[in-house]
Amino acid sequence: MFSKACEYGIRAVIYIWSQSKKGNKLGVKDICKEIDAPEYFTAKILQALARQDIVSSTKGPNGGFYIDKEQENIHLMDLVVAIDGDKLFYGCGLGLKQCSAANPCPIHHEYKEIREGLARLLKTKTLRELAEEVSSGKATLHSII
Amino acid sequence: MFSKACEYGIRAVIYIWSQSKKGNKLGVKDICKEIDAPEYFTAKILQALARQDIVSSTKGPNGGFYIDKEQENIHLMDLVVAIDGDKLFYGCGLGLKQCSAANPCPIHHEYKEIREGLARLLKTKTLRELAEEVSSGKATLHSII
DNA sequence: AAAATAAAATACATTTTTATCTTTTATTAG
DNA sequence: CTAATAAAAGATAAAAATGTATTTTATTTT
Repeated sequence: MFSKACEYGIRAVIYIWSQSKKGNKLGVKDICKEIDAPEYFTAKILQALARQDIVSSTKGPNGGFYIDKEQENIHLMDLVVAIDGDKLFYGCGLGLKQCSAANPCPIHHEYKEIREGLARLLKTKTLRELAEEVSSGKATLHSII
Repeated sequence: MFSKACEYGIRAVIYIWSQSKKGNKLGVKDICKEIDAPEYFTAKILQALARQDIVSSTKGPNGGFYIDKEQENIHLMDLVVAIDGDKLFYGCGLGLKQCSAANPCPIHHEYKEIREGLARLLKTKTLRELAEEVSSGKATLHSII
């Protein structure tokens, strides 16, 4: 469903969120250790997210990634679109260039429901909520090894 | 959501179904022209599907792909799994190796709903039904060019 | 039996995704 | 001001997905 880049990105950002409340910044190495993701690859993703203003970052000692006031009301949807784009949310399930109610593919209507359900989920969930799930121990970002 | 291979595969098989009732076999070239898919690539996919007994084929003059009695009750799910595997239907949305109600990722419950909704759709739809949509003109397998 | 046909198999090429390593730049602590 | 730190940027590489072309095999028609 989501690309690997997106999976790592979501996990990384949720982790940053879950720690950012305490005001501290997080290094890529720490993040990747916690979420069990490849370091250099995840670094690239976070840098791209910083450029798109989904997360913030500073260089130098005590630097790292963190969440800024302006990023407080970001939804999971914004994050997913920033990494994977929005093709998943408007594209045809069977890959037709044009597919609509007027000219539908054989699964158009049912697939549309699924797609919209997913969009609804991602638009409903704020990063804040997801981070809270993790902070409170109700959810996890890595497999128990 | 689905791979390109899967998109082409679904469209190709639905088209074969929609024509197979008339008893005729279809060549790859004809299929690809109709569904607007790359010929050689789609041929590979259909060959793999023939090996997995999702469709039938014969070589030689008047040969081609067709649907056999034993393939009559195949669901869209069987086809998708034959091409893309079943990872989409059991895997974690955030890519965790272990993710369950007991040890959930932050979107486990909601994502599970989406995933199961998709599985339900694919398990409900038979190829026969989908082909009928196309035959009757209610649905299409290619963009109007 | 020979020629024609079409899938099957094989080989190859390109693009995208995933992943790693190195160098540069900005920032801060001492 | 200098050294240390950590992100940013750039280069490279491996793997997977996508796409194309050629050769082989099975079948049928003549």
